[in-house]
Amino acid sequence: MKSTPESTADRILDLAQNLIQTRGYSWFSYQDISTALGIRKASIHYHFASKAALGIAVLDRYVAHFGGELRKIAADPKHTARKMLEFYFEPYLHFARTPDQVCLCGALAGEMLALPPEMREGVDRFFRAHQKWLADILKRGAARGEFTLAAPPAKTARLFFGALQGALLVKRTTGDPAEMRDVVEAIRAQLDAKARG
Amino acid sequence: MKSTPESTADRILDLAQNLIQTRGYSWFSYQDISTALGIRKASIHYHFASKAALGIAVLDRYVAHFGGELRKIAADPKHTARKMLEFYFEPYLHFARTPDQVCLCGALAGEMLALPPEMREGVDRFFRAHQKWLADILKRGAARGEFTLAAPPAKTARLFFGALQGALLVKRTTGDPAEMRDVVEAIRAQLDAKARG
DNA sequence: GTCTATACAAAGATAGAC
DNA sequence: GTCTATCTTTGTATAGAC
Repeated sequence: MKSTPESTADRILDLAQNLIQTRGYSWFSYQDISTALGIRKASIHYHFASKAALGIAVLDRYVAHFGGELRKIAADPKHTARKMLEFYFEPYLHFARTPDQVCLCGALAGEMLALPPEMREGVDRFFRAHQKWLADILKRGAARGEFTLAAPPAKTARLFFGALQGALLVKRTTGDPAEMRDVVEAIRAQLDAKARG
Repeated sequence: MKSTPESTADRILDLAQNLIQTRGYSWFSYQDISTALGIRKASIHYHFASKAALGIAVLDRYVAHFGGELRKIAADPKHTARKMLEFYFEPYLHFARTPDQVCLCGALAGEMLALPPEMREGVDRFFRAHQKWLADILKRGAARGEFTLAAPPAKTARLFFGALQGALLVKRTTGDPAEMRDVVEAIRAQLDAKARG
């Protein structure tokens, strides 16, 4: 696919993203990147004037990428709401299979007070966008009779989104790969539970 | 109640805990405590030889405190399972009313790789204990006909625990105090949903 | 674009006086 | 128990040569 050799700037971005997802923003340094890429710290400053600039660039790319994915999934008329949800689960299940990696914004949320303002806003937008997307899908699925919702779509979306992000946090600690699988299965079960009242 | 004047060591512990819950372990320094308490950095080292020792002391106290609370709640035969759950929600709702505070272990989980081994183990034990406690309560409530579970107790416990921890993470970012309230309401609704299949 | 060299601040920690 | 003074390391960042 992408056979274009990556520029140094891109390699820095990739590495920085990975480091943030595994260690956190405040816990990676130019030195880490310098070592991994075999160039000097000063050279990184040539591409990204400050750590804040680098962080913002990583976050913007991530937010744009997932924003596009969500739009694509929701726009495809072939998909059932359930299928869309399954697409949504995928990155979470992927992260859950790695020992330390979490969602970039989940990692950043844990250190909000240490982030430059632009990054805080980016994380905030990401969270709101995902909760809204989930709420829309749940509403759609309920309207089609695919799902049974025990609570209004917006609240259920918050429950599920929190659970997915929370599961990443927990699995990083306990190291149990079943954590995320169980959460996803529990979500499916909640939605399949038929007829209440 | 507790009119005993706090020792310096206790005041350091209290302050350190609060700082970890609002900023994170790697983001508080002896200098912060020094300034707040009006003593020098070196004096803190007299009470806690290292930052790791201080962190471990804070965590042990926290884990012991909540461990005791959970045991007390679960042991009281007067309580319904639903009432026990409501007790469990309380600290989360409390944290959610503050702008930046989260569960101590939730904060620490976000920076596992930066923690001394003893702290990692403490967080791990905390998470496992809470998930097990929740699973027990859910099982008990289901057996008594108080709850309807769409998934097995252990998986449902992971869903709910993740959602509560995740909601703290999200509310710290979005600043929306309704985040936790919505999640708690959604959990209640899931459990109240009657008769499936 | 990458390098060497360096500035500057903040952190955790220790020694020893009081 | 608390202080002053100091050490050591690490981090971000800049200047200027190549």
